Amino acid sequence: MKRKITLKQIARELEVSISTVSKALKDSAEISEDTKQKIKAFAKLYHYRPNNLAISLKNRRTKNIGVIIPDIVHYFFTTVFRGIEHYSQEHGYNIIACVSDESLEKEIINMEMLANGSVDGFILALSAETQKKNEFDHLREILDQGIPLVLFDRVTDEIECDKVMINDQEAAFLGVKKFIDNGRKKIALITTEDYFSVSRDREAGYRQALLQFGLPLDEDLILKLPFMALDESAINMFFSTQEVDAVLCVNEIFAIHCMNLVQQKGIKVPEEISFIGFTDGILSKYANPGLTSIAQHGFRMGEIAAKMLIGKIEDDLGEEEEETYHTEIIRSNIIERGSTIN
Amino acid sequence: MKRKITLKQIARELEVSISTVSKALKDSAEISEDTKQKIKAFAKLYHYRPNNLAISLKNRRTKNIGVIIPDIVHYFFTTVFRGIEHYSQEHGYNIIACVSDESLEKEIINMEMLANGSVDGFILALSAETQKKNEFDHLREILDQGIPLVLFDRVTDEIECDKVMINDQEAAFLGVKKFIDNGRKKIALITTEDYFSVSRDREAGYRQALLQFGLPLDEDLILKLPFMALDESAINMFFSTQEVDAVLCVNEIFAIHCMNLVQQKGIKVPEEISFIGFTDGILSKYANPGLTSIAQHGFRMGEIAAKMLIGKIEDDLGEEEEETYHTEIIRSNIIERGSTIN
DNA sequence: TTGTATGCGTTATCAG
DNA sequence: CTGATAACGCATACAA
Repeated sequence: MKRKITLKQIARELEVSISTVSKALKDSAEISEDTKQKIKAFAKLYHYRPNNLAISLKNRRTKNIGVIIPDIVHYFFTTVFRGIEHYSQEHGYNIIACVSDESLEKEIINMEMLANGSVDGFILALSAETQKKNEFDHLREILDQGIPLVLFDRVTDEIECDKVMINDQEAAFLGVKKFIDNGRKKIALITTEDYFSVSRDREAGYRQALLQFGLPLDEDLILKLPFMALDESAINMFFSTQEVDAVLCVNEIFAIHCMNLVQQKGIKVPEEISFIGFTDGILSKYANPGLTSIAQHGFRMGEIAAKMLIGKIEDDLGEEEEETYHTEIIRSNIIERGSTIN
Repeated sequence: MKRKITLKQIARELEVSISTVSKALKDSAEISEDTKQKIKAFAKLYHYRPNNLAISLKNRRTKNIGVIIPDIVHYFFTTVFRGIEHYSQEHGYNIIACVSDESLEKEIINMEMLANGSVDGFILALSAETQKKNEFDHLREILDQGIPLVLFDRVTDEIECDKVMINDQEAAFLGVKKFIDNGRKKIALITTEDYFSVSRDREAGYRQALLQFGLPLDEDLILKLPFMALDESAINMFFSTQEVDAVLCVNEIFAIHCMNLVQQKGIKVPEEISFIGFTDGILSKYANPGLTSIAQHGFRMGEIAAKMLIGKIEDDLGEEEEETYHTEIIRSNIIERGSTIN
């Protein structure tokens, strides 16, 4: 077990100074070809690699990005993560990944842990609890410290920073429009409780579409399910009492679950009831019938988030210009499958 | 935008030395209550937090763990990741997450990137290419440098280090046994090409079960699919030419995909053909019918991997005892769903 | 009880 | 062309 070799050791072995070694390895013009060759050869032999920590300390830049997501098991977040990782990788940044588990406290702990020099910036989707409690002091604090932050998907208007998301309202609107175009009249919305920004926006799109196309708005056709635990009896109850011919769900799990329950009742999908879900994930693809889905293009979202963040990080090095924040809207589109009629 | 405050600044403001501040903040007995109070109050006011980098540099410990997985979109890896994250979090370690994308080169790049001081140890599942090419020099190298490594799921005998996995052979054996107990006679195996350790073991279990229960071994009943791109025509061809009444698949995707294709042909599952898959993931749960699955308990696997690694890391601080490596076998079990008959 | 000096591994500045 | 020195932020052995 050989410890990693350092400049100092090389210097001692070769009987030169540390700075000579340092410069030689950077191929500085100050050093003679001779010594450069000698030093480089030696360094290569011993697999010299500069210590990242020391460099980070010196540069005050870690080349690490903190990514905090509510849950890594959800396909959408995973996909965004992939996008972030991909872009960052290519630009020499590593990802420190944390899971907030939908908890405000864990979100805070993770941020504080990383904010003390471990990362150059954050990419984050708000946890459920954070959105519910509307508490953003931890975000303000890191912003105050001059650490860049990019919010994606689950965002808030209360914080000024870069953001990436889809146009949830429009996406929901288009989903409902598709139902209407297919002649559906009794269109239900199955969503979470209100505190999610995305759910609010999607509900707004749903309402807007009904309004615009002259369909009556029946509040009983909106089912709000608890977010964490799937409530089967509520779903069964809903479909027993309400007469619906189309259902827009704010996520894939809700959609697949409802579709399964409805089919178990012997109702035909898509003939009797059509389904559209958000998040074009693996479940949508392999469902039976396939679930028509609103693709959120998570990978792109991740790439863009990373790009925005790295841009900010590297800009901060330059002149201290006025901070300006952007909100990128990713275009979403509908992936048609068997759960709706073409 | 206020930069983070440092010991030095506190010392200057309070007109004491840096070490006094350092000690006071650690509540050292050397410092008088008075000055301690004063310094602590000041530090609190300015939200002093020690810089992680500096501490890491000093201690030669980062409290970071490098996790390299082939693909984060796969449910199993994600679940293991969750387990690692969970355990590490609780023990004060952060996760630097990298995706090798099934590529040896990316695996190497990622490891080298992190091995230079960014992490205290690695947890890794071998990429497809790494297994295919049987190249492990990069692993030997980091082991040589005294950096602990834990391999999970996709492991190799060629490297001596800690490992966590399930007993794939036994699990496959039990899957086939279940089919046989249900009276199935023509049991197929759908697997990947040979270079995956897990696939080899699962195939061994399959063969062992047939042998042991006196069923003929028909090589034509073993279908090897390319790993990356799903080959539908090969699957269709297989089910047209072979007469089977049960199928064991080495992963969830294969199983779901085959089940769908078979059902599209009008074949009834589980009446005519039963299915069992590996990886009890989200697809298995929401499939129609539900897919009977061999649970690999990824979360536990992750926790154990993290535990082993952190154990090694923190032991290394103690006496330089003989290195001893362990292989933990996680118990797997079958989750029964609609794709097999009870 | 407080402070000085040294080191963790680098890099940059400046002197020789 | 080469080397000494300081600095990044912190901790600690040793003086005072």
